[in-house]
Amino acid sequence: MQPAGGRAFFRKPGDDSAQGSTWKEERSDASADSSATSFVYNPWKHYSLDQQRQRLPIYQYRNSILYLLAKFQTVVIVGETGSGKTTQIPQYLLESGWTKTGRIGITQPRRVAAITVAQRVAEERGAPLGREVGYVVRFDDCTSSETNIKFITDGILVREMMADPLLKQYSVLMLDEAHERSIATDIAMGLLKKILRKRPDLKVIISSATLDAEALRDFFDMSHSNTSTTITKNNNEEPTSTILTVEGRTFPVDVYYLKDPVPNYVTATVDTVVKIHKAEPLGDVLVFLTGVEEVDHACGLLDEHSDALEAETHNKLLVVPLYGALPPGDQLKAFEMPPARTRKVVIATNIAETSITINGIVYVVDAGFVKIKAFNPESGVDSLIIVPTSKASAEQRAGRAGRVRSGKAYRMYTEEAYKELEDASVPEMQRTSLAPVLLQLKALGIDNVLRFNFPAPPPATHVVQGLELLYGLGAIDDNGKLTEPLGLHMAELPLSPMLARMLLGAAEFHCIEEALTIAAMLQLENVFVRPGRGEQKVNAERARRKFSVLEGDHITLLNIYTAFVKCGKSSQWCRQNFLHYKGLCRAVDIRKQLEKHLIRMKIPHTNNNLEPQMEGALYDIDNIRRCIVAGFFANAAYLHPSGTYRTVRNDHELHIHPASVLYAEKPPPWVVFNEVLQTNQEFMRDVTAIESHWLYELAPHYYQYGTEGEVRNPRS
DNA sequence: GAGCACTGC
Repeated sequence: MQPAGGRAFFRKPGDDSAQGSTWKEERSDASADSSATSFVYNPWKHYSLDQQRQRLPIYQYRNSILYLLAKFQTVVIVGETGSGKTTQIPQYLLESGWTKTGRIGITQPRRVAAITVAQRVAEERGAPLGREVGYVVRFDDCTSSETNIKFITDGILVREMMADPLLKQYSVLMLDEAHERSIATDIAMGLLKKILRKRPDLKVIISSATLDAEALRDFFDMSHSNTSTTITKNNNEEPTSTILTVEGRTFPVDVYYLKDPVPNYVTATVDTVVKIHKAEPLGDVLVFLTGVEEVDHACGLLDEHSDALEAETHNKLLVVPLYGALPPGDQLKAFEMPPARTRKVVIATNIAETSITINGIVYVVDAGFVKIKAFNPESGVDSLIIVPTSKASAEQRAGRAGRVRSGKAYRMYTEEAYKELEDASVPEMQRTSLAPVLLQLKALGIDNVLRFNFPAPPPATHVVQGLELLYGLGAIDDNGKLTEPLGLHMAELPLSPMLARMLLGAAEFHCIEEALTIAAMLQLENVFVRPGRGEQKVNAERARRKFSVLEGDHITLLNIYTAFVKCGKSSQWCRQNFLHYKGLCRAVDIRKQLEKHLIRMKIPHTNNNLEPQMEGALYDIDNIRRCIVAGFFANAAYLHPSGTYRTVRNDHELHIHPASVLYAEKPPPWVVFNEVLQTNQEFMRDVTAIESHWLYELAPHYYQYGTEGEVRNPRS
């Protein structure tokens, strides 16, 4: 963790004055930081931008990077936090002439990171954003023909590969944060490997963490061609990829383990925070737990202790929860500087590991677990499961304590347990539904997906399940080829395959406008504002019921959207009705984007402007529900005499999610659902009541009429 | 009676 060479430069905060006062100063200093890799802490702000650039640890590697990139086609750069690699490397490349033959592209897994880093680099170059330095994220293209340094999300890169399979606009591509192994990064790496063979002039920089650097170098090394296909390029023995390790600018973090395992990591973290508050000098604490329930529980326990602790230590304890579902205003509390003689304790989910950086953290308490999504290809069900973190994750969490001064990390497990942890987390590619990935690969011309060179090959069962679903939806034919135009159009829409199928079939049911709205609304996580307790909770529930209809959640979402448009997209109206204003605005954006796609695809577009109306009186609801079934027929369930639901496909037991409008109603005999999420039980989320005969009318290839007048799956 | 985190020409 500790930088060796860089430390001579390094002035610790507080070296030249009293600890207390400088310490506050530096926190406010870094308040602009909002991403993992941008500037966390800048003690050099009184220097010119050029001087600041030269003081970054990466600067001493400038020539090595340029040399290695001339000699190798792929360079894996292992850079620690705060090295400055994300902002500096693109500029080194620009300064040494790499933009004469093409752009420099840098991918980020998150949009905020792409935007904020582009802003910083533009500032360093003294140019307005969108000219020499620009960015592209979904819904937001801030580039021009002059743009030489282009920051994009990795999802955009994959989309760009569809339009331009050889990525001719770029001379150098840098995949930043590749160790996070997002689906899009993995697809991009698999495709880049192919592109590199055809474009010997293209250079690739992979920025990653220590643990998987060698695997990635070997993945991109073409000297020992490990595939059966003949490779004409580079048949000599020289490796084409290499690793460069770059030190970062972080402070040492002392790591403490438990002597013995504990039965309950939530109470153990609470006890540890109490001990820190009693024994350690002031400095904020960041606690990592797995979910909302645990965070709230821990906050409650600490609040119980806080009065006694204040009496004992004369320092206050300020406990702040932090998780994604928290309203933005509440999230901000985690970033606020605590008042004097107060220790802030932020109790967070995994959101604080990479997505959000909180300044001023000195102590980290790591429960050692994380909640992840895992996909079961047999049932097609996603589950949320709690698993131990990886070593890489544990290091990342501990590192959060060493950004302003040397810190301490307390792990709620033994050192032996640490040694047992996996090196890195399972890449997303190996634990999610593959249908969307396979559809994209097919659209990119990769027909034999089983032989595609994934950096982390997914299990074969997942591939088979994904192909079956795509076939059922009509996106691929008997030979596994993408159908035209349906399959191609499905791949081009930024929607899940089932939702894309629903939208593309909407013309048949004369409900394109409504299908667009439903597809857009399903992209939002939180439509309803849900106050925790008290009178407001009752009011929120009452407000929600105004929009609810017996047909289910899809039509309810449609009602909300049309009412939102009818009231003039008023934020006040949203507050009165306990709806997320920003979310609904986002739905408007997404809907526009989807509509543009349909127009481009020349999907017959009914221009009868939908008159927004409550109660859905103007819609032909049955046609809309048929349209939903045409996309979601594979997600059908019936009410079993036991009172629970069973999937039509394989009698898998399911429940209506409590957040569904159908939860409190008389359960309809037949439903389709958007997705299943397993927590304590398997819950259908976003449910719509249907007529059983629609299934065999609309998906005869998938269902047939059974002898007892029931729909049966031909396979069962 | 329930909600890890991201993202898309």
